[in-house]
Amino acid sequence: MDEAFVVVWHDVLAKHARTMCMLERELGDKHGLGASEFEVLDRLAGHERKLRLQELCDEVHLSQSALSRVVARLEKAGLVLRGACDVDRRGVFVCLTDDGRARHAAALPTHRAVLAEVFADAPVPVA
Amino acid sequence: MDEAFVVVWHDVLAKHARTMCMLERELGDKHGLGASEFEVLDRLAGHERKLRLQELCDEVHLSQSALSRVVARLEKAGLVLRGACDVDRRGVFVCLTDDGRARHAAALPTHRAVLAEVFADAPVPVA
DNA sequence: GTACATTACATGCATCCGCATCTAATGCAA
DNA sequence: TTGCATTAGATGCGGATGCATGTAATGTAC
Repeated sequence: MDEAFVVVWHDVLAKHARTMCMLERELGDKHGLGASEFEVLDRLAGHERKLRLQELCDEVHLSQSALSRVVARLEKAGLVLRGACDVDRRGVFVCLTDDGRARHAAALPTHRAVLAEVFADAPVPVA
Repeated sequence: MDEAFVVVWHDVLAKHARTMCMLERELGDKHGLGASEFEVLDRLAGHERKLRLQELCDEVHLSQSALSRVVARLEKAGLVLRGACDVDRRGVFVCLTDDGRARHAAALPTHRAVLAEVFADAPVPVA
């Protein structure tokens, strides 16, 4: 049915806009992080080992160029470190600094609180 | 449960990114429209009467300034008309031109096809 | 080895966005 | 009426994004 997709899409659109807006504001005001920046920190915190930029690219919904810049910002802020890759000198490893890990830990509750607020009454959609 | 929200959010994020990317590309290549532009046309096509800019703002997930510019672009492209509002001279009415209605009609199948592809295997989420 | 295609990441560029602000019109109170 | 707050929409500005491209490293064919 054509219309069903449209309804689902509108719902995704609405939830995305609402959540993004809140995340940007809350994370920005309280922790000086953008939504993309937090997302990258969050993925890095989820893995113990260093990640190649390309691996991050698969997990985060950003273009390769956008990710490159987000990581550059995070590095300038002292939250991540970029390191050369031994086996492939084109590659770049990224890992959290202690500051980065701390900042992520501090921002996590804020992030989760926003999700909880938006999705509290949400019907479980996922596959 | 904390983690459930996160999973839902990741799903929303993924679907949004995927759909947006495809919409932007397909609508752009085939009809010279951005996703925001199509969305505005779509809302206008859904109503018979003229719409106040503010009414559009409630339906579209854009800031007021972004909407103002989208409408400006659409007007420059000859797809909509801006008209003064009699009862409140601050207000602005927007309506589709014939070209705008035609362009929307042409782009609709493309739009729906993208949604169908992305949400084809989606479980019915809505409440 | 040389030459060419490909990959990983960085960067120039144009575009679009949201925030803050501006202008003009309206409403409301004294 | 005057004066002030509010509202509708437009716009300046800074920032983030994606696309196309650049650079350097790698792989492959010969």
